[in-house]
Amino acid sequence: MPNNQFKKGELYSFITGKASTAIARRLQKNFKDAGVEITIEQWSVLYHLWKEDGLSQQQLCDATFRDKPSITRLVDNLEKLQLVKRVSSKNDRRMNMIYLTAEAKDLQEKTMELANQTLNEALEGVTIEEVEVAKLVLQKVYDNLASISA
Amino acid sequence: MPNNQFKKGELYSFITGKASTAIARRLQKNFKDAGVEITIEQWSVLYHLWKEDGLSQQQLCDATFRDKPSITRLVDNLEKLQLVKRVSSKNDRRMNMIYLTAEAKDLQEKTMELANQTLNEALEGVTIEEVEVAKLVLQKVYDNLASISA
DNA sequence: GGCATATAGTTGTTTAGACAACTATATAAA
DNA sequence: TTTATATAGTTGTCTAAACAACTATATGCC
Repeated sequence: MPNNQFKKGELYSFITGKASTAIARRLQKNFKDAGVEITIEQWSVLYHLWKEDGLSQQQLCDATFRDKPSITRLVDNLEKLQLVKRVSSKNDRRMNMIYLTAEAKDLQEKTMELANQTLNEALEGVTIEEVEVAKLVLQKVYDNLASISA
Repeated sequence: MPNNQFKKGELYSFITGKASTAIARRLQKNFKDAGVEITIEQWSVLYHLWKEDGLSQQQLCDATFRDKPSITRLVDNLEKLQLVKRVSSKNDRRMNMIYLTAEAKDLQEKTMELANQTLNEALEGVTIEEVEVAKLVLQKVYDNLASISA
């Protein structure tokens, strides 16, 4: 039984995602102002490598919800910036394992601090309870649409 | 006083906006399956012209939260598809007024129906109250970041 | 071993976003 | 009226997303 109770057209902002765009744009600006010369998309890849170094490109696809060509090109650009390097797996030569450089490791603390500052700024005047509900809704939306059968 | 209560790193999904990406991707697929050959971005421009035809490009910038080059190119592509046409304003020759073609008007009902179906699918299992909170949070996020002074 | 198939990654093309630099028209000030 | 300034829109460049088509390696089956 679908949620027919939602009125037509009123949920435009859910589709266009202007809030997440605004956060991304602000974080990009905060990076730039702090002299961090990477894109938000590149940062989102580094984010997962900081949690676990040496992921394959496929694992990065799954973690970042991107397709393989997108990750290929993001890794290309991160490699150009000397922030990661590809290492061909010895067990399975189809795979590239992606490792952080020392330079990338140095970026972690600074950029995570900027990300949290940006989120605090974005969520000013919003209660923890409201944030929890919003996170839940966004997660359910994602789960509803990520399922293959639907 | 910023919301220092939010834990580091836990709000990654707010930044990367995977929910809105998932909705946009699903809506794009639903358009394609239904034989509607426009992008979500093009649709978001048409959406505002359906509400009020004959907007200027600057008005479309404000309505869709895009910058001027983005709207120039979206209008370029919509014009190629013969869905809109630029009409130079007689009062102010700097301005292009953007008008829907008959073909674009025919798309309204079908695509709005698809958009609402997609949203119902995305929001299945979410209550109206939760959606209201989520909308409020996303709106506040946008407002917090859209202000010029910040 | 040899063949079909699945998996990992790459490349090409189109569309779009962000930013800087630019042109053209309009408005306001001197 | 000339000059400065603001506004509307365009163009160039880089990065990225989506999709299709491709190569290379691995795996499973005969």
